[in-house]
Amino acid sequence: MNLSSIQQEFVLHFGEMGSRWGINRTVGQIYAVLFLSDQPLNADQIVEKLGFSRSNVSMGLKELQAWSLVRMKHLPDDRRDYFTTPEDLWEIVRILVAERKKREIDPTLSKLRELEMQTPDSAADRHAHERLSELRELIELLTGWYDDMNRLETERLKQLLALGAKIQKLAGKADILSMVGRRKSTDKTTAEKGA
Amino acid sequence: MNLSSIQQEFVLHFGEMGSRWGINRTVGQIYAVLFLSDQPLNADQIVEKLGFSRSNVSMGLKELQAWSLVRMKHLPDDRRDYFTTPEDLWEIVRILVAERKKREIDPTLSKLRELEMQTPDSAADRHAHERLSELRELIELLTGWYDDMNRLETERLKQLLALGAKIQKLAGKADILSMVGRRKSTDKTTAEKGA
DNA sequence: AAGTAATTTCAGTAATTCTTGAAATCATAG
DNA sequence: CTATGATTTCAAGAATTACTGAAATTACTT
Repeated sequence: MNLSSIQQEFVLHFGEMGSRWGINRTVGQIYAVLFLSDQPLNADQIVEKLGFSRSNVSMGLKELQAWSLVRMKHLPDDRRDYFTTPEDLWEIVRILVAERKKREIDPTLSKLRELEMQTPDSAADRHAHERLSELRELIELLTGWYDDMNRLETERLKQLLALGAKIQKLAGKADILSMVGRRKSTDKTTAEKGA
Repeated sequence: MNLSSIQQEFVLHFGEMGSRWGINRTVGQIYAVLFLSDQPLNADQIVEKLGFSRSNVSMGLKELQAWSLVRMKHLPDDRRDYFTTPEDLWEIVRILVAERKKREIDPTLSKLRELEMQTPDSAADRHAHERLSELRELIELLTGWYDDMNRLETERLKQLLALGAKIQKLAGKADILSMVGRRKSTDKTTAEKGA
């Protein structure tokens, strides 16, 4: 039970890519194997395919589970744990975005809000305060938009994305943007600008 | 010339966050210092603020320049290099997204297209082939949308984002989605589904 | 063209992260 | 309750990545 050359190549590439952002190479490869597989795999099968130590695979799977990127299954008459990635790629995207937001954006947002409480006492600090505030606003706009999009069902989301800039032309033509007004979660920040 | 406590805290946080995805802690801290500063800084000033070695700062700045996240300036009667981050936060976002796309998405897209050329010869391979193909389509949809959005001027982009899901309601009400049709770059993939 | 200031490179060291095999834990079956 | 199979933990070693000071390079200035 070995990897075909197509699979091998993707697995290697994915491991390489994974290591460009936080995830380590072997975890990336484990994920890639599961992503391509037409059936759930247990840890020993992954060991066989990738040649890592059993404990390394175990830790990798644990990390993938912590990211909710992999789910555990059980086969009848077999007490080993089997793993798969979601069939639906959009679900994978949703999970990925949600997890990264949770780990990378949310803590920063809290920190920014916390720092904004403090009163700046020098010119330099006033400038820093202003930048932090702008950054917070920007992140809030983006995450607010994300929350909205995340609520849509996949088909609708796909339609909107496929529409791309056309939505803009559309909105421009009918001046719909100004007719509809701003989204509620940003009202407090845009209200004073006379929206 | 030392950091105030607000600045200190943000710098530390940012370094920490930076290390969650690919960037190392010191590079993150250097960036944070420049981001907050009300004036361009030279390498020695950064050394003074952060206490890293001169060479470490030099390497960090080099990396930030490779990412186009920092730009070099020169002050009159001073031959040292000074560095700043763009004033406009939206420009920073654009740069970040563009660079990450270039490094993380584009190579994967090429690889996927290349692998899709190969003909699968087993059942498992056929399944793998199918998954790669789905993944490519999804990435193409997302990057196509990104290209569109990236072309918009910042004010328009902000409006669209602020609108959030309202655009959806709007589109739903008037059934504008079906009136307008799909974006051209995805036409080949959606055409056969009878759109 | 020699001198000086600024920056970068580089090789060694320090620190961190990864990987492993062995031991421990957990779970199920007899 | 014991035995067996499966998984996880852990501590040590391996590998990678980060950091530094010294030396080299580059770019001005006189």
